[in-house]
Amino acid sequence: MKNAPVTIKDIAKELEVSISTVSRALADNPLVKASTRKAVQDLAKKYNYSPNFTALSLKNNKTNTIGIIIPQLVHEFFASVIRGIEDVAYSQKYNVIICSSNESYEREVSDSKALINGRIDGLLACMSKETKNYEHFIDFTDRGIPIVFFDCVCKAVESHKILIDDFDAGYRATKHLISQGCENIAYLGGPFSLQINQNRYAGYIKALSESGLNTDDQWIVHCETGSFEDGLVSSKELTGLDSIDGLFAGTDMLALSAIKNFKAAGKSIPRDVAVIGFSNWSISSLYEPSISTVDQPGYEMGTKAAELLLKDIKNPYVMKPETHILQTNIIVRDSSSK
Amino acid sequence: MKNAPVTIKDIAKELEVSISTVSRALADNPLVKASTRKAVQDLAKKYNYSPNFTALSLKNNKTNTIGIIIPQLVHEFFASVIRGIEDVAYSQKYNVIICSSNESYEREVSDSKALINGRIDGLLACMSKETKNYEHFIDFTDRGIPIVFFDCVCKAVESHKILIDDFDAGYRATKHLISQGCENIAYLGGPFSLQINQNRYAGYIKALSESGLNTDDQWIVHCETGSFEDGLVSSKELTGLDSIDGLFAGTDMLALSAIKNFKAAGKSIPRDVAVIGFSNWSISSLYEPSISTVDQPGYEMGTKAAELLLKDIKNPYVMKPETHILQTNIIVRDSSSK
DNA sequence: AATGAAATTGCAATCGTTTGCAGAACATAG
DNA sequence: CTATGTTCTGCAAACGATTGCAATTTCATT
Repeated sequence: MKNAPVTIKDIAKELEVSISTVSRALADNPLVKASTRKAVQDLAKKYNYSPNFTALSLKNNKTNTIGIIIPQLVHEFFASVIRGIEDVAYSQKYNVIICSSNESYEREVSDSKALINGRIDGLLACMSKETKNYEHFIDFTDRGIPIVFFDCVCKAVESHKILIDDFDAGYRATKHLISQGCENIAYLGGPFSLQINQNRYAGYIKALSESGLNTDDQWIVHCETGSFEDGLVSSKELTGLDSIDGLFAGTDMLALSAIKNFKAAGKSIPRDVAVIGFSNWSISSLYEPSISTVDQPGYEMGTKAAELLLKDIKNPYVMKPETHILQTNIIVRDSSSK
Repeated sequence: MKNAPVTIKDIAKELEVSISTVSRALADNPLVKASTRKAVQDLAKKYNYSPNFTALSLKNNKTNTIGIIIPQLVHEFFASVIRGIEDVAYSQKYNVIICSSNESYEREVSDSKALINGRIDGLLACMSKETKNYEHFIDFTDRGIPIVFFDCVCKAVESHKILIDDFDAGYRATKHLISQGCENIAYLGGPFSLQINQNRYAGYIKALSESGLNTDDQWIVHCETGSFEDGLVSSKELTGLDSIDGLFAGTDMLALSAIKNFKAAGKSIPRDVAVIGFSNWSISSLYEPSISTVDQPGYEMGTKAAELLLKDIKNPYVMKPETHILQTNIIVRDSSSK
C-alpha cells in the first residue's frame, strides 16, 4: 500500500554499490564506470526516482522557491503580475509559493512567519492596505533573504522596488478628461493612506492646476477600500452635485459605482459626466457604457520584479537597491468620450 | 551583513550545553533542569530563534504544507474555494502552496512534478480543461500522498472528490426559465469534454423533456473555453434566431456575451429573451440588466476538501474514498424576470 | 611477478533537528 | 563511606542527499 518514494539508498542497496556511487552516477559523473552509471540511471528511471526536495534544500541551504505575498487574488492586475513572476521563475527552475493576505496585516505577518524559515530563497511582496508596521519584512532582510516590493512598496525596507507611475497616470487621466471639455472634475479614490492613492491624487491636482481649473473639497472623496460597495456609499453625495462634469476614479470598481449613482441621479454618461477609472478590469470593457481606464503593465511588473529578485538570490549583497517606475497607458472608451 | 539565522547549535555553544539539551529545553521538556530550560528559552527569544523548516521536514518526513493545483486564479468561484481551503489549513497549522495551471495540461504536470517530491503532504486539485491524461496524479497516490479533487474531478484516480451538483443546477436553472414562460430555451455551454458541462447540459435536457419542451440542434452551442470572447463568436448565430425566448449559459461570461449579441440583434433582455448564467461572478450583479445566475458554494467546497485531505494526511489509509456533492443556489435577477 | 599509475569506489562529514539510550552528577539513606 | 536512587546531560543515529579524501581495484608495463 504505502509506496514510500525510492531513495538513493534503495538503488544503492539493489545494485550493491555505495550511496556515493549512486549519487555520482545520477549526476553523470565520469568518475563512475560507464556500465555502473548506466545501471544506476536505468534503475532510477525504472523506479521513477527523483531526489527528495527537502533533503536537497537542507544540504544546499536553498529551496529554489520564491514566495509571493499579495493582498488579493481575485484582481486582474495582480493576476497578470503573478503570471509575469511565474514565467520568469519557472524559466529559471524556481518554484513559486503564493500567499494571499486578503488585505489583512495579521495574515501578512503570519504568512511571513510561515515563509521565513528556510522555506524560500527570496520574497516578492505587495503590502496590504492595513500594514503600518514593517518588522516582519525587516526580518527577511536581516536573515539575508532578499525582498523585492511591487506596487504597494515599503519605504522602510532597503530593497528593490517596482512601482507604477501613479502620479503620471493620475495626471494623464485627468488631462484626458480636461481634453474632453470637462471643467469641474471630481476625484473618487481608494484609501488615502496608500502611497499609490496619494500619488494618483497628486497627479489629478497637478493636471487641474496646470489647466487653471479649480477643485472643491466636496468633489474629493477618499474611500476606505476602493470596492464597489464602498464606492456606492461614498460617492452618493458627490454624484448628486450638478456642477460636476468629470470624474477620475482610483479603481474601475469605484468608477462603476459612481456611474450607477450618476445614472440613478438621472445623469447620462458621458454626456453629462465623463468618467475614467483605473486598472483595466475586464468589467470596464464589458459594461455599458464601456469605461475608460488606466492600464497598468502588470505582467511587466511581475517579470521585472522576479528578474531582480533572482539576480539578488544568485548573487547576494552585490546590487544596490533599485527602484523601477513603470509607465501606464490610458485606454479611452465610451464613458469619457464626449 | 549576512545574518545567518540562529540555529540550535549556536545557542548550545553560547550556553555551553549540548545540542540535545537545547532541543529538549525548547520543547519545555521537564527532563531539563528548570534553570537551564529558562536560560535556553530566554536566549532563543533574544535571538528570535525559530526552527529550520527544512530540517524539520526532513526529520519528520512531513512538510505541514498542502498544495493546490487550480486552473485559474482570477475566478471568483476558485477564489472562494481557496479561501475555504486556507481557513481550514491555517487553523490546523498547515501551510498552503497554490499553483495555477492556467488551464494548461503541461503546466499542470510541471506543477505536479514540482510538488511531488517531499514538498507537500497532500494535494487539492481541480483539473485543467486540457487534461486527458492522469499519470501525474496517480504518481501522488503511488507515493502515498493523498489527493482530494474538487469541481473538475478525475474519475481515474481513487481519491476523495468534492463536486457541485451541476446536473441539478442545470435542471433548476432551466426550470426557472420555464417558470418564467420560456418555451424555446437555448443552451450555450463551456467545453463539452468537461464532466461539469456534460452534467449541466444533461440537467437542461431533463428539465425540457420533463416539461414537454423541445430543443433543436441549432439552439445548442458548446464553446471551446467559456470565455467572453469565445462566447461572442460562438453565440453569434444562436442569438440571431427569433424563435428563442430563453437561454441557459454555462458561465456568466457566456451569458454576458450572449446578452451583448442579443442586444445587437435588437432584442431586449429579459422581455424577448430570458437569460441565466452560472457561477455568480460579481459582474453578473453589476451589469445592466443584472444577470440571473447559479451560485456555487465555493467556500464550503474549499473547507470540505481541506478537511478531508487533512484527515487523510493525519490518518493515512483508513478512509474509504468519499464523494461529496454540494448543492447550488439559483439567484434570480433582472435578466430572467419576465 | 612486481611495480606504479589510472580508474573506480566507499567512508564519513555535513546541512538542522529530534530522541533513545547510556552515563554523569548529585542527593539521600544505611 | 558505600550503596542506591534521582535528576540531569550528552552521545550518536536518523532523515536524504552531496562531495573531499582515502582506499581499493584494475590494468599496463617492466
